[in-house]
Amino acid sequence: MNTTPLPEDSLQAGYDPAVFPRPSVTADIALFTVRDRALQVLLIQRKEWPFMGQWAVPGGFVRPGETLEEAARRELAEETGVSEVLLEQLRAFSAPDRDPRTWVITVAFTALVASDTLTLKAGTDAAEALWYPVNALPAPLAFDHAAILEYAAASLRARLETDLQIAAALLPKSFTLTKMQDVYETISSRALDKRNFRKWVLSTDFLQLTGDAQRGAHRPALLYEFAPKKTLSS
Amino acid sequence: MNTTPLPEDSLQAGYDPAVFPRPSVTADIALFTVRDRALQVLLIQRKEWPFMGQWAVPGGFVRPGETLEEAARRELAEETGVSEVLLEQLRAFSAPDRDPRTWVITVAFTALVASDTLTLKAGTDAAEALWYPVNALPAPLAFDHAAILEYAAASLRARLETDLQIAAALLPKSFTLTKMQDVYETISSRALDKRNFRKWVLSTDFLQLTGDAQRGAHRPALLYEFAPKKTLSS
DNA sequence: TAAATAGTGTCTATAAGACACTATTCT
DNA sequence: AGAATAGTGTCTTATAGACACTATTTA
Repeated sequence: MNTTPLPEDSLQAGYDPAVFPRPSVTADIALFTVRDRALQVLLIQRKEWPFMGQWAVPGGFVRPGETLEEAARRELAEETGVSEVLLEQLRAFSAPDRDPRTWVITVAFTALVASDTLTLKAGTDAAEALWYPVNALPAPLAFDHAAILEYAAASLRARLETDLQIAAALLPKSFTLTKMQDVYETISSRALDKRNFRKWVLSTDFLQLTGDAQRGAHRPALLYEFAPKKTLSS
Repeated sequence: MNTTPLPEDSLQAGYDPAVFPRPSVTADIALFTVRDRALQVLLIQRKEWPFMGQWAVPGGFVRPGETLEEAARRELAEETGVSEVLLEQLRAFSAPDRDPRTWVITVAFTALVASDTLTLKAGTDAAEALWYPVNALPAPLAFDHAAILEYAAASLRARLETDLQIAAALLPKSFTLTKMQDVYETISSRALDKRNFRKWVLSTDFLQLTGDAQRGAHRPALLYEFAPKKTLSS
């Protein structure tokens, strides 16, 4: 790609991309999970300048030939070993001085995983990767990552009420309704009525019984899973 | 800015932005208005390669020292003469081959104006600027602008129901409730009941009477305006 | 049998939707 | 007086929220 020759008449100010300084572009990922009844986010400790030793969100430079989404997935896998996440664009952050190295625009992504489906591994450019509750982040964070996380968390909370996909991504394949209610209570920071919650969630028709149950020192809880998405042709 | 010298120890693969090829970055704007009972979008006819003669959304390259938002506002003013718009980031489009010239990532914006507050002017890189109904766009559009507009229109429709700001941005400073209902009916493509609409909109407490009325060959209509935003400190 | 968690129904209040006529101004 | 648009209220239905006890399993 990018091999199309530029015709003569495109080489004029205002149109030829070659005459414009180009920013570096990164994809940064706010990876959330719900653990220990807290909304937590994955941070890696930088081992390079700038912000060496400080905590940052995983991310890295976009490479030629890949989309931003592909870059985000690749960086997440490289730096944390996490894959199979729900990944969605959040927005770009473009303050010209947000990176002391050079002009770097970042496109931030929100990623969601179930806390029990992950295997963390420290990658080449992360001394460590750790989960932090969003309400107890280390300070200061590298770059403008505090602002990115604040925006990401607010966006996640706003979408929780309306978008079942979020709970689906934060829960393992099969789960109890109590666990699901936990996710909602944790992210929205308020207690929900058990009967009303179950009434609502079962009325959506997005859940189905797996047939299994989870056992403990008490009455077993029925396990549910999200039903496969309905096809458009009824 | 961007003058910070790179320390020696930052010059290694994986961290030095200088070793990464950089994409060009543009800001493209889907500028909507409601005219003639249709949701319309502003297109400019390209007079340069690539896609010469085809219609495109206004936009252009981000310059060093400015944010994407600033670039979007500047391009919109330069190419169309439109300012004082509600401008919000939509998302980035980054397919590596979306621009035949070179690697160009674009960050798309949604902008909204009231149809009677605008003065169009053709800028240097637009042969013409015209409004087109989103349901009757010229085809083909330049680049991936058809996809951008489809995404932008869907996003606008989805947010209409919940976000009064959208109607506020699409209406002039003072307006009749009939005009406001027009905006809602046009964007959602369905008829609304007049009494229920007025009951709802007045119950939100976002509107206030201006004291004026709009006259015609019939009973005058009371003019409303959006109340200034409430302060946080009651 | 005690401890622990799962699971269940009704009543009330609020919001949303269906529905049709009178009011005012101008020509 | 007729044309044109503005403005108004009630009833019904659906949705959301408050509220407490019984059921099942394990140790």
